[in-house]
Amino acid sequence: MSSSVAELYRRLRAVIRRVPRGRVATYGQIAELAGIPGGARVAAASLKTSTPADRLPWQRIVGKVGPRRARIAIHDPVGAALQRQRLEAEGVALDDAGRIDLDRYGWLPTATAGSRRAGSPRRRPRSGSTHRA
DNA sequence: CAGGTGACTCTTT
DNA sequence: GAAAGAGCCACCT
Repeated sequence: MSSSVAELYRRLRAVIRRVPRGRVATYGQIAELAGIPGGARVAAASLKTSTPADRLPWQRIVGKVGPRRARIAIHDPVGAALQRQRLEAEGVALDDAGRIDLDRYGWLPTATAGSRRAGSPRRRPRSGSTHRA
């Protein structure tokens, strides 16, 4: 199997398109699902070089900052603001620091036929502790 | 072929 | 919890 670059990018786009509305995925997650373990930066590069014509839900791909948190990773402040706006428009909440709770909005890739759906946002499994809105 | 870059991520201070 | 370092992969000069 020749893992040509075009092939890798094609896989990345395919994975990105699978992220459902109202959910987010991390670069590393996308890269791994596309067959590029540790290739988070590659996933980011594919998004940066992509164009609106690719019709990718780019706003749903975010940077992981903690084990259960993520945040917008776009450097350009204008683009970052647009991403935040588009995420909030589809129901993803961001706090003042721009952080996203992966326990609630993180995408759980369904390997096979869709068994679970994204009907209602998951409630945080963690009992009330730190909230720091 | 060598070196620099980046919409990343993890570990250590 | 913020900041700094190092590791990572593919791309571009």
